[in-house]
Amino acid sequence: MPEEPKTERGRRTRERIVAAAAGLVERQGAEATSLDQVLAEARASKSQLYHYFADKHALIRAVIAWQTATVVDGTAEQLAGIDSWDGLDAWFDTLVAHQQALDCRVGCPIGSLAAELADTDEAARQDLARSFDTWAAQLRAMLDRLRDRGLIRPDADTAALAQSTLATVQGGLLLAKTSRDPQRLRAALTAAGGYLRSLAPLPGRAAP
Amino acid sequence: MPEEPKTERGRRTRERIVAAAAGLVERQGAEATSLDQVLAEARASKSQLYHYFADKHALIRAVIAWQTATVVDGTAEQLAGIDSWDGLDAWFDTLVAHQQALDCRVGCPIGSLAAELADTDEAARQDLARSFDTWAAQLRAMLDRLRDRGLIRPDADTAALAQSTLATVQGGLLLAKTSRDPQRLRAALTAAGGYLRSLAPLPGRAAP
DNA sequence: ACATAACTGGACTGCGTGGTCCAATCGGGC
DNA sequence: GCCCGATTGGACCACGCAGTCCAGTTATGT
Repeated sequence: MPEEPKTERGRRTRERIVAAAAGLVERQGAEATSLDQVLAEARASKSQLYHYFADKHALIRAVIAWQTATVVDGTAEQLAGIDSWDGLDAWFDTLVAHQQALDCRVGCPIGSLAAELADTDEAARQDLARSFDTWAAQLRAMLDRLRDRGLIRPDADTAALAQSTLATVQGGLLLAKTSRDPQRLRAALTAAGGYLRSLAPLPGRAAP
Repeated sequence: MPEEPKTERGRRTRERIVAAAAGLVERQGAEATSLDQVLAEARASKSQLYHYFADKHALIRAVIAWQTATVVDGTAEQLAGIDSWDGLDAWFDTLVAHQQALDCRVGCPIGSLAAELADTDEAARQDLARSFDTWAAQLRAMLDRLRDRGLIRPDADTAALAQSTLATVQGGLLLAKTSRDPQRLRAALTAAGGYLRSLAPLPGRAAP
Protein backbone atom coordinates (compact mmCIF):
# COMPACT_ATOMS: atom_id res chain seq x y z
CA MET A 1 0.00 0.00 0.00
CA PRO A 2 2.66 2.57 0.83
CA GLU A 3 4.78 3.33 -2.17
CA GLU A 4 7.85 5.14 -3.28
CA PRO A 5 7.16 8.56 -4.72
CA LYS A 6 6.90 8.38 -8.51
CA THR A 7 7.20 12.04 -9.29
CA GLU A 8 9.52 14.82 -8.26
CA ARG A 9 6.74 16.54 -6.36
CA GLY A 10 6.04 13.37 -4.40
CA ARG A 11 9.69 12.89 -3.64
CA ARG A 12 9.89 16.34 -2.16
CA THR A 13 6.76 15.83 -0.07
CA ARG A 14 8.12 12.62 1.35
CA GLU A 15 11.44 14.28 2.07
CA ARG A 16 9.73 17.19 3.83
CA ILE A 17 7.82 14.78 6.06
CA VAL A 18 10.87 12.72 6.98
CA ALA A 19 12.99 15.78 7.67
CA ALA A 20 10.33 17.28 9.92
CA ALA A 21 9.89 13.98 11.73
CA ALA A 22 13.64 13.63 12.16
CA GLY A 23 13.89 17.06 13.77
CA LEU A 24 11.04 16.43 16.17
CA VAL A 25 12.18 12.94 17.05
CA GLU A 26 15.68 14.21 17.69
CA ARG A 27 14.33 16.74 20.18
CA GLN A 28 11.54 14.73 21.84
CA GLY A 29 12.04 11.07 21.11
CA ALA A 30 9.99 8.86 18.82
CA GLU A 31 7.19 7.91 21.17
CA ALA A 32 6.67 11.49 22.29
CA THR A 33 6.36 12.78 18.73
CA SER A 34 2.85 12.73 17.28
CA LEU A 35 2.02 12.48 13.61
CA ASP A 36 -0.03 15.66 13.79
CA GLN A 37 3.04 17.49 15.05
CA VAL A 38 5.07 16.12 12.17
CA LEU A 39 2.44 17.10 9.63
CA ALA A 40 2.11 20.60 11.03
CA GLU A 41 5.86 21.12 10.83
CA ALA A 42 6.12 19.61 7.36
CA ARG A 43 3.02 21.47 6.18
CA ALA A 44 1.54 18.23 4.86
CA SER A 45 -1.70 16.30 5.38
CA LYS A 46 -2.57 12.92 6.82
CA SER A 47 -3.22 11.42 3.42
CA GLN A 48 0.19 12.52 2.22
CA LEU A 49 1.85 10.79 5.13
CA TYR A 50 -0.09 7.57 4.70
CA HIS A 51 0.50 7.71 0.98
CA TYR A 52 4.19 7.08 1.58
CA PHE A 53 4.32 5.25 4.90
CA ALA A 54 2.39 2.22 6.11
CA ASP A 55 2.24 3.48 9.69
CA LYS A 56 4.18 5.33 12.33
CA HIS A 57 6.75 2.56 12.62
CA ALA A 58 7.58 2.91 8.95
CA LEU A 59 8.01 6.65 9.36
CA ILE A 60 10.35 6.14 12.29
CA ARG A 61 12.40 3.71 10.27
CA ALA A 62 12.64 6.32 7.53
CA VAL A 63 13.84 8.77 10.17
CA ILE A 64 16.51 6.29 11.21
CA ALA A 65 17.66 6.00 7.60
CA TRP A 66 17.65 9.78 7.28
CA GLN A 67 19.67 10.27 10.46
CA THR A 68 22.08 7.56 9.41
CA ALA A 69 22.64 9.34 6.12
CA THR A 70 23.11 12.61 7.95
CA VAL A 71 25.15 11.61 10.99
CA VAL A 72 27.09 8.53 9.98
CA ASP A 73 27.74 9.41 6.38
CA GLY A 74 28.33 12.98 7.54
CA THR A 75 31.20 12.00 9.81
CA ALA A 76 32.53 9.63 7.16
CA GLU A 77 34.31 12.38 5.31
CA GLN A 78 35.81 13.78 8.50
CA LEU A 79 37.01 10.34 9.50
CA ALA A 80 38.37 9.69 6.02
CA GLY A 81 40.77 12.59 6.40
CA ILE A 82 42.33 11.41 9.66
CA ASP A 83 45.81 9.87 9.47
CA SER A 84 47.52 11.19 12.59
CA TRP A 85 46.93 11.76 16.30
CA ASP A 86 46.44 15.43 15.57
CA GLY A 87 43.74 14.55 13.07
CA LEU A 88 42.01 12.37 15.65
CA ASP A 89 42.17 15.12 18.25
CA ALA A 90 40.75 17.57 15.75
CA TRP A 91 37.78 15.30 15.17
CA PHE A 92 37.26 14.99 18.91
CA ASP A 93 37.39 18.77 19.18
CA THR A 94 34.65 19.18 16.60
CA LEU A 95 32.48 16.72 18.51
CA VAL A 96 32.85 18.65 21.74
CA ALA A 97 32.39 21.99 20.00
CA HIS A 98 29.27 20.74 18.30
CA GLN A 99 27.73 19.62 21.57
CA GLN A 100 28.70 22.84 23.26
CA ALA A 101 27.09 24.84 20.47
CA LEU A 102 23.87 22.89 20.92
CA ASP A 103 24.04 23.23 24.70
CA CYS A 104 24.38 19.43 24.92
CA ARG A 105 20.72 19.13 24.11
CA VAL A 106 20.67 16.38 21.49
CA GLY A 107 23.58 14.06 21.91
CA CYS A 108 23.66 11.51 19.11
CA PRO A 109 20.33 10.98 17.32
CA ILE A 110 21.27 7.40 16.50
CA GLY A 111 22.22 6.66 20.07
CA SER A 112 19.08 8.21 21.49
CA LEU A 113 16.88 6.28 19.11
CA ALA A 114 18.76 3.10 19.91
CA ALA A 115 18.21 3.54 23.63
CA GLU A 116 14.51 4.20 23.11
CA LEU A 117 13.62 1.66 20.44
CA ALA A 118 15.97 -1.28 20.93
CA ASP A 119 13.54 -3.24 23.08
CA THR A 120 10.34 -1.99 21.49
CA ASP A 121 10.70 -2.11 17.72
CA GLU A 122 12.67 -5.05 16.41
CA ALA A 123 12.98 -3.78 12.84
CA ALA A 124 14.17 -0.41 14.09
CA ARG A 125 16.67 -2.12 16.38
CA GLN A 126 18.19 -3.95 13.42
CA ASP A 127 18.37 -0.77 11.38
CA LEU A 128 20.13 0.98 14.23
CA ALA A 129 22.51 -1.92 14.75
CA ARG A 130 23.43 -1.65 11.08
CA SER A 131 23.98 2.09 11.44
CA PHE A 132 26.34 1.49 14.32
CA ASP A 133 28.12 -1.18 12.31
CA THR A 134 28.80 1.05 9.32
CA TRP A 135 29.94 3.75 11.71
CA ALA A 136 32.27 1.29 13.40
CA ALA A 137 33.54 0.18 10.00
CA GLN A 138 34.48 3.74 9.15
CA LEU A 139 36.27 4.10 12.47
CA ARG A 140 38.06 0.87 11.80
CA ALA A 141 39.23 2.06 8.39
CA MET A 142 40.66 5.12 10.09
CA LEU A 143 42.38 3.03 12.75
CA ASP A 144 43.82 0.78 10.05
CA ARG A 145 45.31 3.86 8.47
CA LEU A 146 46.90 4.88 11.76
CA ARG A 147 48.23 1.36 12.15
CA ASP A 148 49.67 1.32 8.65
CA ARG A 149 51.44 4.56 9.42
CA GLY A 150 53.07 2.91 12.42
CA LEU A 151 51.13 4.84 15.07
CA ILE A 152 49.41 1.74 16.39
CA ARG A 153 50.87 -1.71 16.99
CA PRO A 154 50.45 -3.98 13.95
CA ASP A 155 48.84 -6.71 16.04
CA ALA A 156 46.14 -4.44 17.46
CA ASP A 157 42.56 -5.58 16.87
CA THR A 158 41.26 -2.54 15.05
CA ALA A 159 37.74 -3.94 14.81
CA ALA A 160 37.51 -4.21 18.58
CA LEU A 161 39.12 -0.80 18.96
CA ALA A 162 36.54 0.70 16.64
CA GLN A 163 33.79 -0.78 18.82
CA SER A 164 35.28 0.52 22.03
CA THR A 165 35.92 3.96 20.58
CA LEU A 166 32.34 4.16 19.36
CA ALA A 167 31.12 3.04 22.76
CA THR A 168 33.13 5.71 24.54
CA VAL A 169 31.88 8.40 22.18
CA GLN A 170 28.27 7.32 22.70
CA GLY A 171 28.67 7.11 26.45
CA GLY A 172 30.33 10.49 26.58
CA LEU A 173 27.51 12.02 24.57
CA LEU A 174 24.96 10.46 26.92
CA LEU A 175 26.66 11.77 30.04
CA ALA A 176 27.12 15.21 28.51
CA LYS A 177 23.48 15.37 27.51
CA THR A 178 22.32 14.24 30.93
CA SER A 179 24.50 16.66 32.86
CA ARG A 180 24.35 19.39 30.20
CA ASP A 181 28.11 19.53 30.54
CA PRO A 182 30.37 19.08 27.50
CA GLN A 183 33.29 18.28 29.79
CA ARG A 184 31.85 14.81 30.33
CA LEU A 185 32.24 14.19 26.63
CA ARG A 186 35.70 15.72 26.72
CA ALA A 187 36.78 13.35 29.49
CA ALA A 188 35.46 10.37 27.57
CA LEU A 189 37.23 11.37 24.38
CA THR A 190 40.47 12.01 26.21
CA ALA A 191 40.30 8.46 27.50
CA ALA A 192 39.44 7.03 24.09
CA GLY A 193 42.38 8.85 22.51
CA GLY A 194 44.67 7.99 25.38
CA TYR A 195 43.91 4.31 25.06
CA LEU A 196 44.65 4.32 21.35
CA ARG A 197 47.92 6.14 21.95
CA SER A 198 48.83 3.60 24.59
CA LEU A 199 48.77 1.04 21.80
CA ALA A 200 51.61 2.72 19.96
CA PRO A 201 54.49 0.39 19.09
CA LEU A 202 56.94 0.19 21.99
CA PRO A 203 59.53 2.91 21.37
CA GLY A 204 62.45 0.83 22.64
CA ARG A 205 61.74 -2.09 20.32
CA ALA A 206 62.42 -1.60 16.64
CA ALA A 207 60.41 -3.36 13.95
CA PRO A 208 62.21 -6.44 12.53
CA MET B 1 -1.92 16.80 47.46
CA PRO B 2 0.22 13.68 47.02
CA GLU B 3 1.54 12.51 50.34
CA GLU B 4 3.90 10.08 51.91
CA PRO B 5 2.23 6.92 53.11
CA LYS B 6 1.34 7.20 56.78
CA THR B 7 0.75 3.56 57.52
CA GLU B 8 2.60 0.35 56.83
CA ARG B 9 -0.13 -0.76 54.47
CA GLY B 10 0.20 2.49 52.49
CA ARG B 11 3.95 2.14 52.35
CA ARG B 12 3.63 -1.28 50.82
CA THR B 13 1.08 -0.13 48.27
CA ARG B 14 3.32 2.70 47.17
CA GLU B 15 6.28 0.35 46.95
CA ARG B 16 4.28 -2.13 44.86
CA ILE B 17 3.32 0.60 42.41
CA VAL B 18 6.85 1.92 42.04
CA ALA B 19 8.33 -1.54 41.62
CA ALA B 20 5.79 -2.45 38.94
CA ALA B 21 6.39 0.84 37.16
CA ALA B 22 10.15 0.34 37.34
CA GLY B 23 9.89 -3.07 35.72
CA LEU B 24 7.67 -1.88 32.91
CA VAL B 25 9.67 1.29 32.29
CA GLU B 26 12.86 -0.74 32.20
CA ARG B 27 11.41 -2.95 29.48
CA GLN B 28 9.43 -0.41 27.45
CA GLY B 29 10.58 3.06 28.33
CA ALA B 30 8.73 5.71 30.29
CA GLU B 31 6.61 7.21 27.54
CA ALA B 32 5.51 3.81 26.27
CA THR B 33 4.38 2.67 29.72
CA SER B 34 0.77 3.53 30.59
CA LEU B 35 -0.56 4.03 34.08
CA ASP B 36 -3.19 1.36 33.49
CA GLN B 37 -0.43 -1.11 32.71
CA VAL B 38 1.34 -0.18 35.91
CA LEU B 39 -1.81 -0.52 37.96
CA ALA B 40 -2.67 -3.88 36.45
CA GLU B 41 0.78 -5.21 37.24
CA ALA B 42 0.82 -3.74 40.75
CA ARG B 43 -2.77 -4.86 41.36
CA ALA B 44 -3.71 -1.36 42.48
CA SER B 45 -6.29 1.23 41.49
CA LYS B 46 -6.16 4.71 40.03
CA SER B 47 -7.00 6.35 43.33
CA GLN B 48 -4.16 4.54 45.02
CA LEU B 49 -1.71 5.83 42.46
CA TYR B 50 -2.94 9.41 42.65
CA HIS B 51 -3.02 9.19 46.41
CA TYR B 52 0.77 8.97 46.44
CA PHE B 53 1.86 10.67 43.23
CA ALA B 54 0.87 14.03 41.79
CA ASP B 55 1.02 12.80 38.21
CA LYS B 56 2.90 10.53 35.86
CA HIS B 57 6.03 12.67 36.05
CA ALA B 58 6.17 12.19 39.80
CA LEU B 59 5.82 8.44 39.37
CA ILE B 60 8.65 8.40 36.85
CA ARG B 61 10.84 10.34 39.24
CA ALA B 62 10.06 7.77 41.91
CA VAL B 63 11.11 5.09 39.43
CA ILE B 64 14.38 6.91 38.89
CA ALA B 65 14.98 6.98 42.63
CA TRP B 66 14.10 3.29 42.86
CA GLN B 67 16.45 2.34 40.02
CA THR B 68 19.19 4.47 41.49
CA ALA B 69 18.83 2.68 44.79
CA THR B 70 18.87 -0.66 42.98
CA VAL B 71 21.53 -0.15 40.32
CA VAL B 72 23.92 2.45 41.67
CA ASP B 73 23.78 1.47 45.32
CA GLY B 74 23.80 -2.14 44.17
CA THR B 75 27.12 -1.82 42.40
CA ALA B 76 28.49 0.24 45.26
CA GLU B 77 29.32 -2.81 47.33
CA GLN B 78 30.96 -4.53 44.38
CA LEU B 79 33.03 -1.44 43.63
CA ALA B 80 33.94 -1.04 47.28
CA GLY B 81 35.71 -4.40 47.24
CA ILE B 82 37.97 -3.64 44.29
CA ASP B 83 41.60 -2.86 45.02
CA SER B 84 43.46 -4.57 42.18
CA TRP B 85 43.33 -5.06 38.42
CA ASP B 86 41.96 -8.52 39.00
CA GLY B 87 39.18 -7.06 41.07
CA LEU B 88 38.36 -4.61 38.30
CA ASP B 89 38.32 -7.36 35.71
CA ALA B 90 36.04 -9.42 37.92
CA TRP B 91 33.56 -6.54 38.08
CA PHE B 92 33.71 -6.19 34.31
CA ASP B 93 33.06 -9.91 34.00
CA THR B 94 29.94 -9.68 36.12
CA LEU B 95 28.66 -6.84 33.96
CA VAL B 96 29.11 -8.87 30.78
CA ALA B 97 27.68 -12.00 32.37
CA HIS B 98 24.66 -10.09 33.59
CA GLN B 99 23.93 -8.70 30.13
CA GLN B 100 24.43 -12.08 28.58
CA ALA B 101 22.03 -13.64 31.03
CA LEU B 102 19.41 -11.04 30.13
CA ASP B 103 20.09 -11.49 26.41
CA CYS B 104 21.25 -7.85 26.32
CA ARG B 105 17.67 -6.75 26.58
CA VAL B 106 17.80 -4.02 29.18
CA GLY B 107 21.18 -2.40 29.29
CA CYS B 108 21.38 0.12 32.11
CA PRO B 109 18.01 1.40 33.36
CA ILE B 110 19.56 4.70 34.38
CA GLY B 111 21.21 5.15 31.01
CA SER B 112 18.06 4.31 29.08
CA LEU B 113 15.98 6.71 31.12
CA ALA B 114 18.60 9.40 30.69
CA ALA B 115 18.56 9.02 26.92
CA GLU B 116 14.79 9.20 26.86
CA LEU B 117 14.06 11.91 29.40
CA ALA B 118 17.04 14.26 29.32
CA ASP B 119 15.47 16.67 26.87
CA THR B 120 11.85 16.17 27.91
CA ASP B 121 11.62 16.26 31.69
CA GLU B 122 13.96 18.73 33.35
CA ALA B 123 13.43 17.47 36.90
CA ALA B 124 14.03 13.89 35.79
CA ARG B 125 17.16 14.99 33.95
CA GLN B 126 18.57 16.50 37.13
CA ASP B 127 17.74 13.38 39.13
CA LEU B 128 19.50 11.24 36.55
CA ALA B 129 22.50 13.55 36.46
CA ARG B 130 22.76 13.15 40.23
CA SER B 131 22.55 9.36 39.87
CA PHE B 132 25.41 9.41 37.40
CA ASP B 133 27.38 11.66 39.71
CA THR B 134 27.08 9.38 42.72
CA TRP B 135 27.97 6.46 40.48
CA ALA B 136 31.02 8.33 39.22
CA ALA B 137 31.95 9.21 42.80
CA GLN B 138 31.97 5.53 43.71
CA LEU B 139 34.12 4.76 40.70
CA ARG B 140 36.44 7.53 41.70
CA ALA B 141 36.79 6.17 45.21
CA MET B 142 37.79 2.84 43.69
CA LEU B 143 40.30 4.50 41.39
CA ASP B 144 41.76 6.42 44.30
CA ARG B 145 42.28 3.13 46.05
CA LEU B 146 44.10 1.73 43.01
CA ARG B 147 46.20 4.88 42.89
CA ASP B 148 47.05 4.66 46.57
CA ARG B 149 48.19 1.10 46.00
CA GLY B 150 50.58 2.31 43.34
CA LEU B 151 48.71 0.82 40.39
CA ILE B 152 47.92 4.19 38.87
CA ARG B 153 50.18 7.22 38.57
CA PRO B 154 49.78 9.57 41.54
CA ASP B 155 49.14 12.56 39.29
CA ALA B 156 46.26 10.88 37.43
CA ASP B 157 42.96 12.78 37.49
CA THR B 158 40.77 10.12 39.04
CA ALA B 159 37.64 12.26 38.76
CA ALA B 160 38.05 12.50 35.00
CA LEU B 161 38.94 8.81 34.83
CA ALA B 162 35.75 7.95 36.68
CA GLN B 163 33.76 9.94 34.14
CA SER B 164 35.43 8.31 31.17
CA THR B 165 35.07 4.83 32.65
CA LEU B 166 31.39 5.42 33.31
CA ALA B 167 30.96 6.73 29.77
CA THR B 168 32.60 3.67 28.27
CA VAL B 169 30.45 1.35 30.37
CA GLN B 170 27.29 3.18 29.32
CA GLY B 171 28.28 3.23 25.69
CA GLY B 172 29.18 -0.44 25.76
CA LEU B 173 25.83 -1.29 27.28
CA LEU B 174 24.07 0.74 24.61
CA LEU B 175 25.91 -0.95 21.75
CA ALA B 176 25.37 -4.39 23.27
CA LYS B 177 21.67 -3.75 23.70
CA THR B 178 21.31 -2.45 20.16
CA SER B 179 23.20 -5.32 18.55
CA ARG B 180 22.05 -7.90 21.10
CA ASP B 181 25.71 -8.85 21.34
CA PRO B 182 27.51 -8.84 24.70
CA GLN B 183 30.86 -8.74 22.91
CA ARG B 184 30.30 -5.05 22.20
CA LEU B 185 30.24 -4.46 25.94
CA ARG B 186 33.25 -6.70 26.35
CA ALA B 187 35.24 -4.67 23.81
CA ALA B 188 34.31 -1.43 25.55
CA LEU B 189 35.31 -2.74 28.97
CA THR B 190 38.59 -4.10 27.65
CA ALA B 191 39.39 -0.63 26.41
CA ALA B 192 38.34 1.02 29.66
CA GLY B 193 40.54 -1.36 31.64
CA GLY B 194 43.39 -1.05 29.18
CA TYR B 195 43.39 2.70 29.44
CA LEU B 196 43.52 2.61 33.21
CA ARG B 197 46.38 0.12 33.09
CA SER B 198 48.23 2.37 30.66
CA LEU B 199 48.27 4.93 33.45
CA ALA B 200 50.39 2.72 35.66
CA PRO B 201 53.54 4.38 36.98
CA LEU B 202 56.37 3.97 34.47
CA PRO B 203 58.22 0.79 35.44
CA GLY B 204 61.67 2.19 34.65
CA ARG B 205 61.26 5.26 36.82
CA ALA B 206 61.26 4.78 40.57
CA ALA B 207 59.31 7.01 42.92
CA PRO B 208 61.46 9.72 44.56
C1' DA C 1 -7.43 16.56 -25.60
C1' DC C 2 -8.17 12.87 -23.04
C1' DA C 3 -7.44 9.03 -19.93
C1' DT C 4 -5.17 7.55 -16.23
C1' DA C 5 -2.37 7.56 -12.42
C1' DA C 6 -0.14 10.24 -8.73
C1' DC C 7 -1.00 13.10 -5.33
C1' DT C 8 -3.55 16.06 -1.87
C1' DG C 9 -7.03 18.08 1.76
C1' DG C 10 -9.22 17.32 5.63
C1' DA C 11 -13.26 15.48 7.96
C1' DC C 12 -14.06 11.56 10.57
C1' DT C 13 -13.65 7.49 13.85
C1' DG C 14 -12.59 4.50 17.64
C1' DC C 15 -9.76 3.97 21.27
C1' DG C 16 -6.30 4.46 24.84
C1' DT C 17 -4.64 7.91 27.60
C1' DG C 18 -3.80 10.77 31.90
C1' DG C 19 -6.42 12.59 35.25
C1' DT C 20 -10.86 13.50 38.42
C1' DC C 21 -14.26 12.31 41.73
C1' DC C 22 -16.77 10.38 45.42
C1' DA C 23 -18.59 6.88 48.03
C1' DA C 24 -17.04 2.92 50.51
C1' DT C 25 -13.86 0.58 53.66
C1' DC C 26 -10.19 -0.03 56.86
C1' DG C 27 -7.83 0.35 61.26
C1' DG C 28 -5.76 2.42 65.27
C1' DG C 29 -6.78 5.47 69.32
C1' DC C 30 -10.07 6.54 72.90
C1' DG D 1 -18.26 0.60 70.18
C1' DC D 2 -17.12 4.99 67.98
C1' DC D 3 -14.52 8.39 65.48
C1' DC D 4 -11.65 10.11 61.95
C1' DG D 5 -8.19 10.19 58.89
C1' DA D 6 -5.75 7.00 55.79
C1' DT D 7 -6.77 4.20 52.17
C1' DT D 8 -9.28 1.96 48.39
C1' DG D 9 -12.44 0.81 44.17
C1' DG D 10 -13.67 2.00 39.96
C1' DA D 11 -16.84 4.69 37.18
C1' DC D 12 -16.25 8.57 34.60
C1' DC D 13 -14.40 12.43 31.56
C1' DA D 14 -12.08 15.16 28.01
C1' DC D 15 -8.81 14.78 24.78
C1' DG D 16 -5.04 13.55 21.81
C1' DC D 17 -3.75 9.83 19.30
C1' DA D 18 -2.99 6.68 15.10
C1' DG D 19 -5.31 5.40 11.39
C1' DT D 20 -9.39 5.52 7.56
C1' DC D 21 -11.79 7.34 3.79
C1' DC D 22 -13.14 9.66 -0.27
C1' DA D 23 -13.73 13.45 -3.07
C1' DG D 24 -10.91 16.65 -5.35
C1' DT D 25 -6.72 18.33 -7.84
C1' DT D 26 -2.52 17.98 -10.37
C1' DA D 27 0.69 15.90 -13.45
C1' DT D 28 1.98 12.46 -17.19
C1' DG D 29 1.86 9.92 -21.32
C1' DT D 30 -0.04 9.44 -25.81
